[in-house]
Amino acid sequence: MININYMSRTPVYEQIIEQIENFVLVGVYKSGDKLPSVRSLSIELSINPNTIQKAYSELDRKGITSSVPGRGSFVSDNALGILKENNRSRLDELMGLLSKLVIAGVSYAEIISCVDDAFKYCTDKAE
Amino acid sequence: MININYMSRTPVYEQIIEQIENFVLVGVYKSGDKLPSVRSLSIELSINPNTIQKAYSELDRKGITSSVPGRGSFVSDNALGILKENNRSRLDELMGLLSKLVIAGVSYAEIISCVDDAFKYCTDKAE
Amino acid sequence: MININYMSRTPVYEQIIEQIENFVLVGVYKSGDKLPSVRSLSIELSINPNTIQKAYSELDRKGITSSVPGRGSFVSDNALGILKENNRSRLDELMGLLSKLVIAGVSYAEIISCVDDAFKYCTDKAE
Amino acid sequence: MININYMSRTPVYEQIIEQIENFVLVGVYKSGDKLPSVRSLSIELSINPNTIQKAYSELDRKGITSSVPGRGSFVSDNALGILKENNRSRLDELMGLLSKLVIAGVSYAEIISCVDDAFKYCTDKAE
DNA sequence: GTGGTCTAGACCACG
DNA sequence: GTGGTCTAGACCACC
Repeated sequence: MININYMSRTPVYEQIIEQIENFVLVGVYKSGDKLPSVRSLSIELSINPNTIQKAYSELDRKGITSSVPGRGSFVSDNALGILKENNRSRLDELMGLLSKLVIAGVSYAEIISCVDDAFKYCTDKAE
Repeated sequence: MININYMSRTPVYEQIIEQIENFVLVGVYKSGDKLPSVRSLSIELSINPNTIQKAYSELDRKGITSSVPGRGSFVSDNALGILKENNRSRLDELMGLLSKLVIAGVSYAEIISCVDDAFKYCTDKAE
Repeated sequence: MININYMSRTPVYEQIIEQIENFVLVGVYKSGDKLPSVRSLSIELSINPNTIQKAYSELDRKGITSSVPGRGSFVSDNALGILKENNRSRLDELMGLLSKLVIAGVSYAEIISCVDDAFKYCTDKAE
Repeated sequence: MININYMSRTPVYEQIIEQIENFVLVGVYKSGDKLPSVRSLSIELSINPNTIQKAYSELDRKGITSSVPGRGSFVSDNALGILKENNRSRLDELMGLLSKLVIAGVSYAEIISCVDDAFKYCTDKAE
């Protein structure tokens, strides 16, 4: 289910974090669900267990999951809330990117059409 | 004129590249203009000359500038064209970011208002 | 009666030990009293019986209880004495914590008031 | 300067964190100071660089330090404030420990004398 | 079986 | 030289 892009500059463990977070956001993982074990996921992705461990620790730290030694890692109750709040703060990122595009001379119409596409794509997938 | 954010994960030399490219895009630098020398810029920003050199080499490689040993670095004739083309390709990046925001439940209206702000901000600054 | 905090770093079996020891200290369990059976406690807390077993074995080893196979676990005669002696050794722990607080700039008055509170709270509960 | 207790249950990397934090609290490290490099500290303590790295990352995350790749790790401006605030919240920990001691029958006088000792010890060291 | 910690050794981009 | 990431392989306590 998780895809890793080894060419990307974003570290593998962050790619894992992001994709798991997305699974929570779209409802694939719900509060209380158990994540795959460190070892099983490391085998599935043929990635070193330490890398998975790092991703899981970070998710714990963020409050998205809570890991219990000897039991596993579980999605927290307020995971969805945390994520929605965090991602909302990415509007800043959007502003930055938009500024660059505007400077580059991309027209208003083009960007709006892009926004429309994004909404269409995501709502289609949700249906 | 150039601001470096040492806390950012994007390397210093890329920050330099991006800001010089922006200067070209908004017309601060025009075709044929001479960039500050490696040494002077390194002193001004109190940055290692090697880092400036790396930024300038990269700009050369992209075709934005052309450096003449012993003379300096000059903005190419087709610099503006290249940049506009390159930056247009960032629409992919925009799509990626938008998808995340949509998944996070950010509303259409919010995003549109953000786009509007970006256009207002940039056109105001241009006037 | 026993509360387990799965998020805590202290292992479950130690949490069980500590709470049973506290019951002895405050007089809920007296010498000769029978502890709940491994199985019943494991069901009540929905915890693996092995974990309960480990806690009981440790209590035996400390001399707090003595288990008779097939009969159950019973609070030893000198349990209270052992515990009072053991816990007194925690004054070291107190010193360590106090040092940190002092370094962090917590005032003498604040700490004393904290001590007073602890005594009030505990004596109230005992009444 | 840093002492590691390998017998302790608290992980090595946390021991490092705590001792560095203490150095900041007592003024050995001030805002802007450079921490020893990951490698040099790993050699000095004969500990694997990864373990040091983990400690430094955590310090970064807490906002105590900020690490710049290629430059080093530096004590943040507000490090002292963060630490004082954090440690003040350890008063809860103190309450927990005190309760145990009170239950164990340690007298008020004994605890107060312990508090006095802690203050004497720390103020002596500071002079 | 689980998560967590640690070592050893390597590589990378950056300065 | 710096911090950061990753792999390989090991060990631990806990369940």
